[in-house]
Amino acid sequence: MNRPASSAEPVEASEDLDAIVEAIVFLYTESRRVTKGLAGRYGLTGPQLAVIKMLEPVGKLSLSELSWKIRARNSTVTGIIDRMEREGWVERRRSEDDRRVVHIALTARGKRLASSITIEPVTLFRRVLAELSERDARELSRILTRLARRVRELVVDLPEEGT
Amino acid sequence: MNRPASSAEPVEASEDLDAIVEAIVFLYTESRRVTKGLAGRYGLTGPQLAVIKMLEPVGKLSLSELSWKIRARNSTVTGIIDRMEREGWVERRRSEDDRRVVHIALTARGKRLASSITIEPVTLFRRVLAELSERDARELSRILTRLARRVRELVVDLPEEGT
DNA sequence: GGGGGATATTTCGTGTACGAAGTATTACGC
DNA sequence: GCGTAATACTTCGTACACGAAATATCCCCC
Repeated sequence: MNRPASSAEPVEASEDLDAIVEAIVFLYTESRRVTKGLAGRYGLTGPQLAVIKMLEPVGKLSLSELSWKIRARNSTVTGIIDRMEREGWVERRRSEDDRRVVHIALTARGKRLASSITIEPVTLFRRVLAELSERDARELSRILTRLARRVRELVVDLPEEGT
Repeated sequence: MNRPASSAEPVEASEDLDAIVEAIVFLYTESRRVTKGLAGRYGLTGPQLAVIKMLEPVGKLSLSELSWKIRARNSTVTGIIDRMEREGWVERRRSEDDRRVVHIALTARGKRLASSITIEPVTLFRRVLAELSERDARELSRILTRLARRVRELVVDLPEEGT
């Protein structure tokens, strides 16, 4: 019941597949855990740290831009910004150009906090990646990018698979 | 503090690193999204589908075993089981051997549901992986496993980095 | 064999995370 | 210009997800 549906050659490197899935899950969840711990030192949560680091270089972003950058939905980010505004790290400003848009900007307190945080949220992850040999980095990038593209293709025509 | 520990050559293949991070995030989140959509067809959430698929082959598991398998904390799984019990898919049974332990088992209704679900939660992911050439699968497995091990090492002595 | 520590689970409080529905504003078609 | 669609954001309800504290039970050792 595990035979591959589409590829002709038999894939018996099943341990490889398991290892890949496990490694990806591990890398992702572990990087989130580390980010959370890091953020905690500054009284922040993981997403809140991400928001601050996104805002620091550019000054302000619309809520939608922020949502896109941290890969969350508007309704999620609304809540995150609510809590950050409550703590006085950011403030909302209605855009003059388009009154539907809300700009999120760091307050003075938020800026001080941002500049006191030296580590990027993804540091650990990237540090480890940077240790890869150039060849391995290239290989990994090539294969993962191909995988992602393939997933994207498959997801478009979602497998309508009734029972 | 960013100098690579093991590789001598400077890593300027920064686009590769970006691509890798992005691909991993994409693959992980997309696989969750697909799982969620799949589970939704059966009136389940992603984690609930995972629980049902874990229970199906073995009959019952303690809450802790379940937590370990789906990589969540006990307090999280308690909630998931609460909701699944409310819907009549699983039931709790106090262990006879050790009265601290709670066994989670599929009900008749849960078993019917489980057997009607043909797709594994990770199917899409694995299908794409299975399309890799054997060489690429081996390479990917090798590199990711090394990355994961390295992250594990680094996380142990967490970077005590005051301000 | 009784007390203290370890273990399994639950409860509680907080913070994401999402989709659906609602509100306000802008853009478009004619 | 006016109605309608599109866009930006918020609100609401539900479901994770986690850590800390509480509870129940077991284990060990004196």
